[in-house]
Amino acid sequence: MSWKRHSKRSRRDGYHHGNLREALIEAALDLINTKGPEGFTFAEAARKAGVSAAAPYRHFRDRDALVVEVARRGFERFAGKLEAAWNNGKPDAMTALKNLSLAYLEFANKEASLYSAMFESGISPGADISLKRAADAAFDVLRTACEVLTADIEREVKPPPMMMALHLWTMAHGTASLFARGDAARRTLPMPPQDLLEAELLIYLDGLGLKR
Amino acid sequence: MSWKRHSKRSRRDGYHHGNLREALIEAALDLINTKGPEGFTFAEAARKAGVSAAAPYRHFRDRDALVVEVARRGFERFAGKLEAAWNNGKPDAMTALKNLSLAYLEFANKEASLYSAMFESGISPGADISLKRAADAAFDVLRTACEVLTADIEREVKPPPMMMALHLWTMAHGTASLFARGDAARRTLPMPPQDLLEAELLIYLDGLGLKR
DNA sequence: TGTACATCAGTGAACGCGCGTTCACTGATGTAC
DNA sequence: TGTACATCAGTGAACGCGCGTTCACTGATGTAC
Repeated sequence: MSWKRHSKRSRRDGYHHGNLREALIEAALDLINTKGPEGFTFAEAARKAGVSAAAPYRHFRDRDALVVEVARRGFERFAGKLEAAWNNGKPDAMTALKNLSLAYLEFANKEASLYSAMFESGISPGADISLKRAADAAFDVLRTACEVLTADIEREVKPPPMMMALHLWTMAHGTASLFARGDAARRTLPMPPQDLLEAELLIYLDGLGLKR
Repeated sequence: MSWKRHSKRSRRDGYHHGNLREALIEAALDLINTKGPEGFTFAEAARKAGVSAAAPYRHFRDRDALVVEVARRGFERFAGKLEAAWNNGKPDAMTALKNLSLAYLEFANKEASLYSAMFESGISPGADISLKRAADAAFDVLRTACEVLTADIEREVKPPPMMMALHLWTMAHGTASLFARGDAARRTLPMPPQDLLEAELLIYLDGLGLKR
């Protein structure tokens, strides 16, 4: 804070914020956490970043553009978490898939503001090309997992990995948004949502004929 | 409109609206359809009902109370639709369950404003006792269906109907809110959402060992 | 049937508020020579 | 290294707006006698 400026690169307090764009995204996350993705305002994000209400317009066309950016980063982060949980199908595909589904729920719960910006902010997924790309990347983790899981199945009876991935997505998203969300709208449940989803997954995979 | 007043009961235009409570609920539905459950305002609902901004306070404590009432009615209507589709398990439990799941998607799509008031309005399901009762009644249709479906299974291997109902709920809600919603946030899908859900359901039931 | 009165369900004006957005501006920073 | 200048990233005041809510009020309706 009180360092002398050794480097021209270092941005400091003062007239120029230095990293307002990032600060606005941070603020938006905080506010979405508190008020939901529809409740937060551009002005409040600016206030939270310690800047006038007009300043955000230097970095985002409008309020929506900020939400889209948050959602985009959400999907990137999400894809990363899912990828890490899947861990290239190690130690075995079945275990890895279970880890993947747990990671899904954990993300929805721990990163509730990101998750709601991604899925409940009212923004259209196709509205922004880079948003769509990030969302697709996250889904691809699921699809890849399904391809690996069904790799050994003979062609005639192999379930389409795409369909399978969509099924897993509905289960995970359904579980997450009904029972594992981070806010007051969460429904109560007689068991941990992780257990509910895991059981569902196993039954479903049984139904596909995948031996455990 | 221009009838003479034959009956003291008949409410007409004029100073007293006659059925403002209903009109506000109607207006709320309309507005939720357009702007989502978080976007509609008390004042606009009043305007739409042709009444001053202060009038709604005679009928609802505040904006939230109106949303809760809309959600409550939504659940009642939802329960009715599900019940009708289930049709006491006729002609057979399997077909009836399929009908039930289709009815779920149809409701989410056709009655999108009700559905979003019920599940995406940010109101806590436990906040209002009559809201909770209505929501439970809808879920009970699902649970009853699962009880019937598993009635013949021996005690030792019978899946808990409650768990099964929760699984169905996550599938249906996941499918509905990702792919079958009535607004712009709907994801595109390479097949009709009904088909996706039906396939998922069949695989899941297979996994439970329920013969088709 | 008529009348007096109580209650109900509206009005409309007013309050304080925060929002999104535009605008001319200015201090800070980067760069060409 | 110094200087002149262009550009960048803020400011703060102003705009018009709609919101939720309160308040004293009043017209319409219902009812007791």
